[in-house]
Amino acid sequence: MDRYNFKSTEEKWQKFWEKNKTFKSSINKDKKKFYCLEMFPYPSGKIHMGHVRNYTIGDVLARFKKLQNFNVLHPMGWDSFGMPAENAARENNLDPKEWTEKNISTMKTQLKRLGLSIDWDREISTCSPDYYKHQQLFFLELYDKGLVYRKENYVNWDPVDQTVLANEQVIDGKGWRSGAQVERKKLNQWFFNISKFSEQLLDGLDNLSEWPNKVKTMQKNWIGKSFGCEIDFKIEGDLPVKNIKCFTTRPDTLFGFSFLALSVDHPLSKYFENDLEFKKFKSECSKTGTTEESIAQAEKIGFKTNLLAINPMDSKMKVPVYFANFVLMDYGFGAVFGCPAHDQRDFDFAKKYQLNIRTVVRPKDKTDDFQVKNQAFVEDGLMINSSFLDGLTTPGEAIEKSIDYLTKNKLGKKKINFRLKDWGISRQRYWGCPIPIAYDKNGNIVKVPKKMLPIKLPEKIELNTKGNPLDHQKKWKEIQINGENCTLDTDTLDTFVDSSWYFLRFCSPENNQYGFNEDEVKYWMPVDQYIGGVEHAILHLLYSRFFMQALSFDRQSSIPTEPFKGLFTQGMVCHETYKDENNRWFSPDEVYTENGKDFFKIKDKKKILVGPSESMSKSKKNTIDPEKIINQYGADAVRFFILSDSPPEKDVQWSDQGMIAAYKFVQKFWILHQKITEEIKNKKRKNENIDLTIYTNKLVEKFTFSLEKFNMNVLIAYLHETYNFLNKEIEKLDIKDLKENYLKILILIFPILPHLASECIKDIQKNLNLSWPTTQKEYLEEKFVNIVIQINGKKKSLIKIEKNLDEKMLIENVMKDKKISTFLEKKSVFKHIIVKNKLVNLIIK
RNA sequence: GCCCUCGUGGUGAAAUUGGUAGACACAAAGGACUUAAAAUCCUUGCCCUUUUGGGAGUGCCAGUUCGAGUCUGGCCGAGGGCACCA
Repeated sequence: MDRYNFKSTEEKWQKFWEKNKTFKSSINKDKKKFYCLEMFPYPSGKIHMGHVRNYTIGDVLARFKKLQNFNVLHPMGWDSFGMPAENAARENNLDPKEWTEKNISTMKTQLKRLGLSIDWDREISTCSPDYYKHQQLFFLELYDKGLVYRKENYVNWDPVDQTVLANEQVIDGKGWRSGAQVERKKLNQWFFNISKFSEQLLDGLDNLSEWPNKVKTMQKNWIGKSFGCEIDFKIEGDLPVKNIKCFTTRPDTLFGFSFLALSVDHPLSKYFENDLEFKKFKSECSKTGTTEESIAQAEKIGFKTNLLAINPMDSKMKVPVYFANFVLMDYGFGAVFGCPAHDQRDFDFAKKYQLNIRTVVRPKDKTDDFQVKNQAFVEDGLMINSSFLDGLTTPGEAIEKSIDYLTKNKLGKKKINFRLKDWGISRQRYWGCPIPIAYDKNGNIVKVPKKMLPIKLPEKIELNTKGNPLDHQKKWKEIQINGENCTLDTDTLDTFVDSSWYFLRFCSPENNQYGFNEDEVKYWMPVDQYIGGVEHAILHLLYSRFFMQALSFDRQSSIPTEPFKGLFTQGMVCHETYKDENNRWFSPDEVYTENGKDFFKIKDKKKILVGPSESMSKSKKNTIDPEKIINQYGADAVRFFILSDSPPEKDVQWSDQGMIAAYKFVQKFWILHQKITEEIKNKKRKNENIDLTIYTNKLVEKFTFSLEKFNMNVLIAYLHETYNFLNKEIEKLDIKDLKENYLKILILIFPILPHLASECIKDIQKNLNLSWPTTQKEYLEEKFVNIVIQINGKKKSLIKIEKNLDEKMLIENVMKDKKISTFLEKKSVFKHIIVKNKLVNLIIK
C-alpha cells in the first residue's frame, strides 16, 4: 500500500487545473449562473487562518454549485490601498507600491496552494490605475448626479505631526505616533450623500431574506429611523435670534420643558465667539475627540446663555437656553428640548444646574399627584399637568395629539429623522485613489475631464514629511484644465470606496471604457453568495448597497440595486494566548506543554500563563501560520480541519490535535481507497451481501441538505461516518454496486478535499466531468424501520419491523416485545399514538 | 439602559425543525497487538445494581402537549451590537 503523498498530488492537480483553465468563467445564458464571492483580502504580507477559513467555505460552495451544473463565477482580487502600506513604507523606507505588489505575489502563491477554484484571469487590484481610473469616473458621475458634495467637517488633528488621524490612531485622546494631545479641527472634505437613500437602504433590508438577521438589525439601528416632530422654538433675548429649530420624538412631554440645549457647533455659537468663558467651555468640549463614544464618556456640562426659549404649548412658560457638550450637531438640528422628568440625561443636567423638574407623565398605577424624584420616569403612562393632553395614554395618543396641535398652530410639524450621516470620503493620505477634482485660482471646483483620467498617484515620493504627502508634490499638483492652471485636490478617497464596487468589476475586469459592462453585470449580478467577516456588517456592506443605489440613480437602464443576494458571516479562528510573568506575549511556537495544562517557554523553561482563547492576532502572537501547516499536512487536510470543529458562523478553536486528526483522515482514506479499487477490480466477487445503494442515497440526501444549510462541520462528520462504514464492511463482506456508489461518495468529498478526491476518481474513471449525484426515492428508505416504543411519552423499547405495517399488525408487534409486555402486566393501555414508521406511544393509567 | 444571539458530557459539537438526546471528532481511563515504543484497533464515560436492568438528565422555575433540547412565559448567566440620538 502506498502512503498518500499530498505534496506531489496537490501540486499535480493544481497544475492540471491551471493548465486546463478549469475555473475560467464566461457568460452562458443556457445555464443558471452562480456568483460566489468572498471578501477580498488586504495584502498585508501573508495569508492568515481567517483567510483560510473564509476562502475554504467559499470554495466548498463554489465547487458544489459547479457540480450542480451552475455557471459559477468565483473571482479573487486585492483591496490594496490603505494605511498599512503607507506605514510600512515609512518605517522601512520602501515604496508602498513595491511593498504591496510583493505581498500580493506572496499571498497569491499561498492562496493557490489551498487549491481554490478561482478564476484568476479576473484578478483585480484596487491600487492599479486600471481599477481606480473607473472609480474616478464614478466619482464624477456621482458628482454630476448631485450625490457628492463638499462641506466642512471635524477631524482628529495631530498638531505635532501636522496630520489627520483615523479614529483608531487616537489612543486615550493622544496621537499614536507623536503622543500629542489630539485636537478637533475643521477641514473641507468630500461627502457621498448616502443619507439621501436612508429610506431605500432601510426598506431594502426587508427583501434580503438570505442575510443573517443579526446584520440586518445592525444596519437598521445604524440607519436609525425615528418618528417625531420638528419644533420651531421662539426665542427672547438680546441677540438677533428669533427662532431655534429642534427635533423631538416626545412632543407629548412639552409641558415638562425646562431648558433648551444647543451643540457648541450650532450656528448660534457665532455670537459667543468673543466670550472668553464660552471659548473655554468650547475647548473643554473639543478635548473629547470626535468619536461618539468619547463624547459619551465625558461629564455632562453646559454653558448658560441669556436667551430664553418659549414653550410652544404655553407662551408664558419661558426656559433658559444652554450650550451643552452632549448635543451633537450631526443629529437633528443640533438642538435638544430638555424635559428632565422623563429623560434620564436631561434629569442629570437639570439636577446639576438646578433647573425646574415638572412631572407630566404618571405610571398607570399611580395617582395624578405622582412626582418624579430621584430618577426620570421614562416608561409608558398617562398624561398629567399638561392641559389638553391630560388623561391621554402616552406615547401613543398624546404624541399624535400634540403634533396635531403644533401643526394647526404652525409651531411645528411631523418629521421623520434618520441617524445615518453622510459618508465622508476624503483622506489626507498618500496611498489611496486620487480625487479627480482640481481648483482654479479662485478656489472654484473644476472637474478633471474624462479624457485626462486616470489621475495617477505619483510614484516613489518622500513619505517622511509632515502633513499630507501629496500636498508636497508641487509638480504633481499643478494641472492645466481647459487652458487654465489649476491645483489638484491632494486628498485621496477612503478605501471603503474601493471595496464598494469591486464585485461589479469582477463581472468585466477587462472593460476599458467604464467600470463594468452592463450586459455582463446584468448576467452575473447580484452576488448569489457573499462570504466574509461580521466585522463588516455595517460599513462595507452598507456602503456597497449605497453604491448600487447611487449608480442606479438617474440611470438610463436598470441594474440591480442590491449587490448581495445572500450573505454569510463566518466566525473567527481562535487560539489560546500565552504570556510570561512580565506580561510579554509568546507565540504557540515558543511554548511547550507535557500535560496540556502547564505551559513553559522552550527557551528557558520558565512558566507561561495561559490566557483565554481569542481571535488570532499578530499583537497577541497567538497565530498559526497557514503556510507552515500546509507544508506539514497539505492543503486538503487544512481545509478539512478548518471546517470540522465548529459551525462556520461560529468561532472555531484552533487545535493541533484536530489538525493531526484531519491529516490522519486523509491518509487513512487513501488506504481505504486502495482497498476499494482492488475490490472493484476483483471480478470474482460472489457474496454481495451489502447493498451500498441505500446507504449512498441517504448520504447524498443528508449531505446535500447540510451543505445547502452551510452546516459544513456536519459534512465532516458524515465523511468520518462514511469512512468508518466502508472500512468496516469492506474487510468483511463483498459489496454490491461498489463502483457506482463509491464514485458518488467521491464526488461528495470533492468540494472539501479536491486534490484527494480527484486522485481517487482518476483511478476509477477517466472522465473528470463530474456532476453532483442525485437520489432516487426508492433507495432512500429501507424495507425495515426502527420503531420507538414509548410508555407515557418515555422511551421504553425499540423494535425493528417491516415498513408501512398496518396499525393492527404494528400494535400486535409492539405488544409482543418482551420489555413492553413485562411492563404492561396488570396495566391496561388507555390509548395509543402512532407516528407512522417512527414511533408508538402507549398511554397507560 | 435598549436591541440581538446563545446556554446540551472533560472539550468542540450533532439532533432532517415537536418524536430514540449526546451522531462525529478531540481529550482521558482501561485493554489488545508489540521485547518495547510509535502506529493501529477495541471498550468505558451521570446515579443505583455483580449482571440483566432501572432512574435522572439539554442553565433554573413554571406552562402547553400523548410526547419539549426544540414551542410559550418568568428568572439566572455568557457573548455581540447600539447609544448622552433629542
